[in-house]
Amino acid sequence: MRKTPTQQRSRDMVETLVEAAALEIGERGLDATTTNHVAARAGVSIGSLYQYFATKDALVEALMHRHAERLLVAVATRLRAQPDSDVRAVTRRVLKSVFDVVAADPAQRELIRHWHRLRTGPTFRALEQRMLEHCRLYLMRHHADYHIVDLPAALFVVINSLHYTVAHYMSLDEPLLTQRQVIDALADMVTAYLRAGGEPPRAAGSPRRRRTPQLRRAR
Amino acid sequence: MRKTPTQQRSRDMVETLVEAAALEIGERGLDATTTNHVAARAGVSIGSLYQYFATKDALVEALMHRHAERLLVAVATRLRAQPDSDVRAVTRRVLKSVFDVVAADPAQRELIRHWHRLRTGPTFRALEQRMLEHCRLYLMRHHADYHIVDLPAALFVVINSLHYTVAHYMSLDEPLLTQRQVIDALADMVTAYLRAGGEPPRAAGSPRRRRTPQLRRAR
Amino acid sequence: MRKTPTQQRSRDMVETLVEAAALEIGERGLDATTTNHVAARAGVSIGSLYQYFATKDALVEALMHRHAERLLVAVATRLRAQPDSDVRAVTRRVLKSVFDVVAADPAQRELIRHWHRLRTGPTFRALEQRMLEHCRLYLMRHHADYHIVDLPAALFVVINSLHYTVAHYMSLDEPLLTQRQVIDALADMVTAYLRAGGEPPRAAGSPRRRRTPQLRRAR
Amino acid sequence: MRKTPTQQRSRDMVETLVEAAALEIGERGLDATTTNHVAARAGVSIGSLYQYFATKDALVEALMHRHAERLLVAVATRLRAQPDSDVRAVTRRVLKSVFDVVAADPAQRELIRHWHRLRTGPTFRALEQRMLEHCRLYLMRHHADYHIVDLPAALFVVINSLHYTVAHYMSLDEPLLTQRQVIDALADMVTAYLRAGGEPPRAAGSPRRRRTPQLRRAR
DNA sequence: CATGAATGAGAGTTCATTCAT
DNA sequence: TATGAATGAACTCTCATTCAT
Repeated sequence: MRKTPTQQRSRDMVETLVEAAALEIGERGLDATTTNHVAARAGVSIGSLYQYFATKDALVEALMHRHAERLLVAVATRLRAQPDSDVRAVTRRVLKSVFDVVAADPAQRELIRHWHRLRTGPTFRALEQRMLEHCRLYLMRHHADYHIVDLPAALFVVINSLHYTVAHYMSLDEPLLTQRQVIDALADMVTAYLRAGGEPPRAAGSPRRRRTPQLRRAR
Repeated sequence: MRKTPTQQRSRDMVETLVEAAALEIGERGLDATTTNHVAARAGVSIGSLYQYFATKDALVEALMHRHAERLLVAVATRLRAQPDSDVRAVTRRVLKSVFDVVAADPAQRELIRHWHRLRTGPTFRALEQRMLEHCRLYLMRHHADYHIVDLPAALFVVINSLHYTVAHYMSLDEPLLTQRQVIDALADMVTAYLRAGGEPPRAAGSPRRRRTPQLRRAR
Repeated sequence: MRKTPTQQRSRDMVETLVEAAALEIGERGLDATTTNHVAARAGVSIGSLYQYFATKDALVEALMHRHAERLLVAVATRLRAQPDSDVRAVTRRVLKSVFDVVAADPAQRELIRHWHRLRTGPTFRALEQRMLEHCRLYLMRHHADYHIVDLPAALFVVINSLHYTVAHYMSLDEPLLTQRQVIDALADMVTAYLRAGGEPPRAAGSPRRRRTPQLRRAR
Repeated sequence: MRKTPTQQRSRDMVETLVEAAALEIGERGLDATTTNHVAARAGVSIGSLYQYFATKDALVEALMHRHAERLLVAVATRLRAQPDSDVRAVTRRVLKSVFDVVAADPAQRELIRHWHRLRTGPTFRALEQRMLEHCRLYLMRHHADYHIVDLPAALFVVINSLHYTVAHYMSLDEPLLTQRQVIDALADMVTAYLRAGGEPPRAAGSPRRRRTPQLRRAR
């Protein structure tokens, strides 16, 4: 972002442009959307657009930001609400809200399709971090129930599994499964994982396998 | 593909072009790679490229095909070998091979980044199906151990979770986790899920929730 | 045309581009002229050309428009001037002006060579119509002298005969006839036709042949 | 043509290629037809095509030749048959046959659309000449009825008027006139012209205008 | 600050023609 | 002679970005 939107007008401009970008990308797709399209849609000159976003990528990143923010709010809300529910119930609620957020905005489906390509932006990295943090906090609050070995890895795996499976599902044109089936299966998977503590059942005689030492936790 | 490579010369040409595409895409990225780059790299005229691939997309799809084929072989091999190993061991072996296949070829990292965008091709759909089938067969062979409720959903969820989590991990420039950590966590998750049978432990008094009935299996 | 040339600058640009197109087409021929040639000749970037003309065809059509407009003005002027002259004199004057207009601009020769191909454009259709109307008005003013049976057909035949015979003559590299000879012959033909009223002399006993009834005029 | 088709096989090849060209051009249009299309249609390699036609233009010219030959035959036949009929009847018969010949073959419509562009070929010039000659002979046979001043010019004008008016009419997608109307009007025009002898009625006191002297004929 | 006309490198693709087999 | 794989110059058109007004 070229200038910090300290003034109200600037913030409005940025808002308008991002919204226009969302609409255009939702309708045309990411690649087919041009900066000129966005400016026109926002009722603003292309020059003005570049006053606030140095490149097209910066604009897209701002949109990503908005998307991630919404996801975050939705997820955090569900994680905080009813803290006594079990993982499955919570997971299902979280997933439902993710589905809802994405489904509500065609631009988000499109962004998710390009997630890997776009995830390099620093803005995005920060948000990914926050998502991680939220989940970590939730699990910490329930440390009695879930004793996760290697928490960072577990969170990484869980979050990405949820995120991309939902993403992939949403990008299908003719899904063979219902949304409900996917949510159930994912929730079951996560629940089973966390319940088991990310720990293999001790098979008799099988020696505990070595984890990457620096992050390994003493038992 | 414009010409069916029945003759040896044709097959060589196709091979050369796909390989050149892999190299260019691996180095420049998918969008920055042009058909002219590929032709030049292959030491072939641009006209020749278009004799075998009607569009740039067709060329990319051929590359996807190669990538998918390699993944498939790697996965199928690991699923068949040592059929007596437990899920965790198998999963870890499978994941390791996926990591290896992808890591061996920078183009594949790039392709995976664009997976959602590219997954529309018919060629790709077929391979996705075959991957599903392989996993299904494996689970069927071990039906004694794993009684999965709603097998299609479980497979969808597991395959995508593995695939995209690995994909995401590989696309990270400065991963905070080691490959080993990710593999372990994923393997644990899958194992726990399958062991649990995709079924919640009967919490006392908690009524069994309804699944999408048409696809539910009696235990 | 992409932008309506409301402002002076725009109108200049359009003018410059059409003129450049005329020069290039006149020199290189229609097919050998590229949009880049035209832009270069106009001293303008190719991007600018495409801001005003969506396709090469649109540019050519604009040139056609200019050509047709000039023809129209030339013809209309001659038809109005000296309204008392006889058909031959008028026809000769009209033809002379057509020859002059076309000869003054090599691009027009080239356009005429491609007349059939180009005549589909809506712009062109409109102008064809106006030319017809001008001639019709002239004949209406002299209805005492010329009682044309089936006026639409007569106009169609006369206009096309004049237009294409001139066109063909102009496209000859080594004409065997002089311009004067062609003008005289055409003028004679048209005069004789209109004088005769587009009506066969009653040969004794020969029954009047049936015309397409709906368009026939009572004498 | 690269080789004189002395041998039967060569002549067959040429014939096949020209026919294939006619079919392709009729279906795709002249510009969209490629030499490769033609070769494929003829069931012959592209190399063979170039054995017989040095360039694409040469092939098109051969097709033009065929077209002109057919026109010529049709016209000549009608001019010879019933030599006692009057001009109008003959003209109408000739025109009808031209319409029929063109309508029978979509490629011919397409060729006519590009007549001006193509008419440079020497082959074509010769045939145009022969057409002229046929008409000249017809008129000579009826010199008693038609005393044409400046016969070459008259023939040029008549032939081109007929040819291109028909051509233009045939290239219309939604003609406003019927074929019958056009034929009638053209026949009337030609008849009136020839009857009048290409000579203006002596208006009292109007001095005979000077024709280009070298080609003028004494009456 | 806002504007939007202007830019131009470069994309994907075509097709008449050649020439080694 | 016949083949058809190979060629590559050249085409139309796009769009992120700039900068004079």
